[in-house]
Formats: sequence, C-alpha cells, structure tokens
Amino acid sequence: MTDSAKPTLMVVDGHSLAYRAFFALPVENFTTKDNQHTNAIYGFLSMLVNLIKAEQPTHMAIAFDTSRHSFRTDEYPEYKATRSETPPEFKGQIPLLQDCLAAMSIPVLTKEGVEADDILATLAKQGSEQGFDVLVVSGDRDTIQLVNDEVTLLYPSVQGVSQLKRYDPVTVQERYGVRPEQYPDIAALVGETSDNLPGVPKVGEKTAVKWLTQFGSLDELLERSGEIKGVVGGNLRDHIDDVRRNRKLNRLLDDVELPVGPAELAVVPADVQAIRDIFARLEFRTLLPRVFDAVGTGEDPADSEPAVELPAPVESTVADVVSWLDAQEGEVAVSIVVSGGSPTRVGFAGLTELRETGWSEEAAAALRPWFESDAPKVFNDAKPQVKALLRAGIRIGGLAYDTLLAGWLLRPSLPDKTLSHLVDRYLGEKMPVADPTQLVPETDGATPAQEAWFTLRAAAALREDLPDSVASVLVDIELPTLLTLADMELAGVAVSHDVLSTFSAELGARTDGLAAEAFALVGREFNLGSPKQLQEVLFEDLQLPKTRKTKTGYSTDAAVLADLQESHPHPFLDLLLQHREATKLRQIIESLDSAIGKNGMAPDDARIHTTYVQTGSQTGRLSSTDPNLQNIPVRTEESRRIRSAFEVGEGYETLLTADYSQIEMRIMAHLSGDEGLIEAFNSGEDLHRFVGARVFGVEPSDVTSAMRTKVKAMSYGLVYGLSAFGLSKQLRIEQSEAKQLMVEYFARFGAVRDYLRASVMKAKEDGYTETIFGRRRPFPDLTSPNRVLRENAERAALNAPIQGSAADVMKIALFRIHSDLRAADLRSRVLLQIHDELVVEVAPGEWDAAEQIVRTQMAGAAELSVPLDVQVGRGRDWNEAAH
DNA sequence: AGACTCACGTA
DNA sequence: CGTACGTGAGTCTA
Repeated sequence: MTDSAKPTLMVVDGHSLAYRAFFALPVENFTTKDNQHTNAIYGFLSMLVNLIKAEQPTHMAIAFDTSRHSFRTDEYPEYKATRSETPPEFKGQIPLLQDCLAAMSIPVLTKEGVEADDILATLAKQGSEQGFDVLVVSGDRDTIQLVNDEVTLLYPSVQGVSQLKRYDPVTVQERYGVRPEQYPDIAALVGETSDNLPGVPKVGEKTAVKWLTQFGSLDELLERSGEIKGVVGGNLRDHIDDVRRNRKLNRLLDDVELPVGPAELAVVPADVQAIRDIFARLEFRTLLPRVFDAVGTGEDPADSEPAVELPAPVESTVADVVSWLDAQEGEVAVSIVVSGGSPTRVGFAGLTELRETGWSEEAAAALRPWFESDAPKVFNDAKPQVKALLRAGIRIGGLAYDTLLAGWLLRPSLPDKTLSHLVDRYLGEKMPVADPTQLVPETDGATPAQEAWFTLRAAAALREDLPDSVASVLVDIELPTLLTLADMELAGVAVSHDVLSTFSAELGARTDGLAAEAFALVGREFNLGSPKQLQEVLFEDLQLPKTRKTKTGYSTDAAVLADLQESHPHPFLDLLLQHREATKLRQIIESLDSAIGKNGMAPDDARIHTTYVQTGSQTGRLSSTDPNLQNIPVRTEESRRIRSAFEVGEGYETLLTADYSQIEMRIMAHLSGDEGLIEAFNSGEDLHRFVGARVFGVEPSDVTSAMRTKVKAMSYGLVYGLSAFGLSKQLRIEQSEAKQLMVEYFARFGAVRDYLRASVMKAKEDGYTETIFGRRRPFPDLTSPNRVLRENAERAALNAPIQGSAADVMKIALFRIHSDLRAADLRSRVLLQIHDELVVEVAPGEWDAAEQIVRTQMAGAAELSVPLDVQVGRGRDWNEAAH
C-alpha cells in the first residue's frame, strides 16, 4: 500500500515489457494497413494505461536499453550472447512506442553503456532517498534486489503482461525464501540461462537458499565452500569464479548519471493532438479514450472536441427526393432497407444533405429513372440491394463504389463485414447500431439516410487508402462481377426434388443396413457419427492401433481409416467408410432439397438460389453459401447422381458447362516464364504426359500412368507450397523418392522454382502479394519469428498470386459473358460459378451464340504467354453437361 | 443457444 | 509438414 501523503514515482523498463507484449499478442490482430506491426506498442501502452489508472503515480519515467552493448558485455563478452537476434519487427516498434510516450508527455530515459534496469535502480534509490514511494515495473528478475520498504516491484506473471505481481519485502521473502537484497546471491549461484550466465551445476533455488541461510552471506559461503560435502560441494568449489562473476554482473548500478532526477519527472498533461496523430497512424482506436482517461489531457472534458455531428435524416415525399436526386452533381450514397428480398425504405446522402423515404410501387416508379441512370451511386454491400431493386423491376446504373468490397480488397483477412466496422476503422467514429438482441433497443440505429451518409464518408476514406491497382480491381473487376452475381443469384438453378428424394431414400436404406452390420460386428449399438464413441470402438473394443493425434483424441478420418485397413484389415473399417460416404451424400442431398424454392421470386419456384459471398476469401475467389453450390460432389460415379438433379429449367433447352483446364498451372507458366512449361501448354500435348516425359526422360508415349500420377501430384502440389514430406504422403512413396522426384522436376522446370522463391521473397519485402491484375493480399507473418506462422504464411503467399490471378481471370470472363449475353438480347444466362467452371442455362435456339460468347470471353479474359484452354459440355443436367 | 472440433465435400 | 472455402453432427459450455 502506498502512503497517499507521499508522492509516487513509477519507473518502467520499457524494453522488457514491450518485448513480452510482442510475444503475448497475436501480430495478425495488430498490423496496420501499411503493414506496420503494432502488437508490442499496443500491449505496452495498454498495460501502462492500466498501471497509471491503478497506481496514480505523481511522477513517471520509462527507461529503455540503448543497445545490447553495456558495461556488462565489456566485462564478460558472453553476457546475453545466447539470446537470439531481436526480431526486426519488434525493434521497429520501439521508436514508434517512444513517439507515443513523447506524445503522452512521459519522459523516456536511455543511457549508453548501461541497461534500462540500471536506470531503474538509480531512480529507485534517489526516489526513496527523496521521500517517494517507488514503483519499479520490470520483467527482469534482477530488479528484485531493488525491493525495500519504499520500493515495490511490479513483475509480469506468467499469465502475461496484463497481470502484474506485486513484490514487497514480505512477498519476496515468501516467494524466494530470502530478503530482496539477497536475491542476486541466489541468482549468482543458480545462474541465469537467458543472460548466458552459467551457475553452479546441480544447484537450484532450493539449495542456494539453504546455503545462504546456513552461512548468512554469499561471501561467507564462498569463503567456507570447503565445508560443503558431496558432488554439489565440489561443483561449488569448481565454479566459484563463475559465481563471483555472476554476482558482479547482476548487481544493478544505482549511481548512473542521469539528466533528470525524480523530482523532475512529475506527470504533466499530454499533447492531445500528438496522441491523436500517432494513434491514427498506428490505427489504435479503442486505446485512444483509455489513454486520455489515464493521462491528463489538460482539457476540461466538457469543451473537448465534439465528434462529427450526425446529421438528422430528412423524411421527404418521393417527389422531393427525386428532385433532390436530380439536382445532385456529385456522388450520392444509397442505403436500401431490404426485407424479405424487397425494398422497404431508402435513404440517400450527399456530403451534407440527407433524404429518406418509404418504398412503394409509386416510389419505385418515380425513383427508377434515377436508379437506372449513370448518376454515380455509392453503396455499402450493394448486392442484396441491387437484387431487391431487380425484384422491383429496376436495373441499377452508375454503381460507382462499394465500401464493403473496398474494405475487403484493402484487408481481405479482416472480418469487417458491416458498415459500422468500416466506420470505426476508417473514420474512427462510432456509428449508432441498434442492439438486435433487445426487443426495445436502448439505442436507435442509424436510419437508412444516415447509413448512406456514413457510407459516403467511409468511401472517401477508403479511396485515400486504396492503392491504384487495387482501386482498379474494385472498379474494373469487382463491381461488374457484383452486378453479374446479383442476376445469377436471382436466377437460381433448377433442381429436381424427385431425383434427390429417390436417391436419398436409397441411401437411407443403405445406411441403415450398413449400421446394423457394423453393430453386429462390434457387438453393441453406438453412434457411428460420433468421433468420440467411434474411438472407443476402434481403439478399445476392437483393439486397433492408435492413429494420428487430434486435439481431443485420435483421428478417425478417411485417410487414417484407409491406412488402418491396410495394416490391420477389419470388416468394420470397410463398413464404417461406406457408412460415412453414404451419410455424407445423404446430408448433402437433404440440405439441397430443403433449399429448393427458398429465396425465389415465384411461389412455385423449383430452383436453388445460392448466395455468392464476394468477400468470402482472402485470395479473390468467391465463396458460396446457403447452400454452398461450389462443393457438390463429383469424384465418384455414384455421387454424380446428385449433379444429375441439377437440371435445365423450364423454358430453357440445355445446360452448358465451361471450364478452364489447368488454369492455375497456366498462370504459373505465365508468371514464371518457364520455357518448358510454356512449351507444354503450347504443344497441345496432355500437360502431365508432357511433364512426365521431361521429368522421367522418356517419350511422351512411354509415360506410364504411375509416372503421370506422380508428376500430376507434384505439379498441383507446387501451387500449394508442397514439401517432400507432403508429396510422399500423398503418393504413398518414400520421402527420399519424393525428394528425388522434386529434384528431377526442378532440373527440367527450374524457372518455376525460381519464380516461386522470388515471389515469396518479394512478398517478404513488400509485405503483400499481388495478382496479375493488381489484387493484393497482405502477409505480415512472413517476417514472424514464429516458424510455424512464418512457414504457413510462406505457403499461402506462394499460392495467393496464382489462385488470385485465376480468380481474377474467371471474374473477368464471367461478367463479360453476362454482359455479352444481355447485349445480344439472349435469354441464356449464367447460373453458377465453381472457381474454374461456369454453368449456363441456354434458351432454345441460342446454343451456338451462347457457346460462342462463353468460349470467346473465357479464352480472351487475359493475355498470357500460354493459351487459356476452355472445355465446353452440354446436356439436360449438370452431370450430363460435364462430358 | 453458441462456440468449438472433427470430418469431408469442392476447386 | 499443401492453398482456398462451407456445412453438419457431435460435444462442451454458458
């Protein structure tokens, strides 16, 4: 407890605490948009703010090391020599942290040749002499020696930086069994691995305490070391010099010459604007009020800067809204409230004026010309609104910006899926959001017009941040894609309930039979779908050998079961695998069946309308949900029966499928410029046969299917950053053979490896990868000191430009096809996109025209150094059309 | 009810 | 110890 009559001096070891924060906080959550890591800064400041609040110091200073060099390294060059290199991404944060502290008007102290803890020791001594209560905050154990009746140590516990343990003389005695000033004696005997100070072998804390208690002091102990028996006695005598050295080095200097004394460290008001500026740069938002709360701002809170005032929405008649819209010259932001797929209200905003009105047939008719005009319109998450307009008979024109897409393009890994997220991040403001869990919300959400106003301002902020290449991806690729997806989702795809239910019934009968057989074999009934119960049966009842470990037990996945079947054949395993397969298919069928007619426009709609999530991936791909139509089974003959339920719809003639063959390999050939690979694609030869011939040194006609399988796995694996280990596992070959395969492969296609290496290197420098069209994906982890994180990032970074470029190409083809079909007045329409495949519903008599458009636009979506090959199929259903 | 894990479908 | 996704069942926790 501090005596409130005395001033309190708080001195902090900035370096050691920031370092702990650096490892405690996940860097992916603390990286600015220009890839500055901020986890150490954030963690340190957060802890400091809590400390200031809790301890209310009257005087304060933060000490930093200047470099690794100090009088200790002069005396003993090995001091701290085993410490690994300070990660550069930590070092880079220190100057920024010091800038923050400067803005907060907290003195930063450093001194050449001594460590931060020596500064702490000096200030602690001076402080206690001058009548301060002193709080020492450090993550270095050596500071324990500073503790006395006036000096308290706050030391981070193992739980992390936020939990500080308070050491006064009593707690030190309890914890270490000695008085604080004796702690360095213990440490000298035990040694300190992290400082590369070896102690006496076999002597730990217990022995050291025992000796010190017995002999009273370290000097006495060393003097009479001959009295100690046994091996440890010998060890002590052998290492007396080490102990003396340790004791010399771990004594903190308390007479360092400093430019200021405790009295000059009085807490003074912070520089509010400077804090705002640097926090804006570091993208700290929630920390801002906490810091202002903790350090005096010198301002009366009443007259602090007002937040930007939220304009009141102006409820207007439709006629007024229309004339207002017609008078606008710049961009207008729009926010349409959609309920049950249809508009119910609509709000508009310019930079200063807002308009809002209810939706009705009359409103739709009156607003339609403006919506269909080229007048520039800004949305947040336009797709559902564009769909709602389409349902109301309005095809939007002039879509100029979508803040949701812009935010995603800038930082594809973030879950910023709502306007309020974007407002928080890019405007630093809180948008009013009604609490959806409350029946009677305490706070009203923003009205549509107010949302539009936030959208317009967020768009301006995002435009500032978006690099040109990314902005062009937004305008030239994503926005046209958005409009296409809206039509595809509304169109849906016809799916036959009859086909599905027949198949489901068959599978149901089969799963029942399989389960019964399985239970008979095991001798009891249990839930085959429960991994937990299954483990009991496999590893206890059936006594099969334990498999690969998972977080909660042992794996029972298909690959593991197949391995088991080979090593310990058991009829149960086969039944289980068949049961799994059948139940999985049945699940898929059921979920598809229950999706038929949902979200459709007509009451008797027999189609499935998926939702494409345009911001659903980090690479630029789409994802599909509710239901996911991008993972409909295809691999086995039987599973393809599900695809045969996807039929051509009423009023249409056939389905057309078109897919890119080996688009990712082609993109890799283009990006790497590998002559062999480029020749492979230009030769017209089967890719894997061509590559196999080169790798194995045979004629293409002599490539066996085993050879082909191997190079095929290798080629595909390349795109994902496959290792020899992974390749051997997949091909079930020895790791040495996999390694040899990779050597041979790269001997013939070396430019591919060079490209992949260079591409990751460049990403490491830039902090992001880029697709052919300029889409970026940040990779802060490429410089992580954590090997697992770093290597995962390397593989993802290797894959991102390839997968991302393929996604770009497909999007370009997709919206051009959509646009050409409409421009040619065809009824044929694109229904599905499955990453490298499109499914088109072709109207009677339109096959030739539609096929022509699809082929032309897919093949011509990008100019690469290899051709883009397109395979087209036709049929009454998706399965038939696939051939 | 919501979060998590496992397993598995696709490109 | 191969990238990118979404879904459903079981299970645990609040």
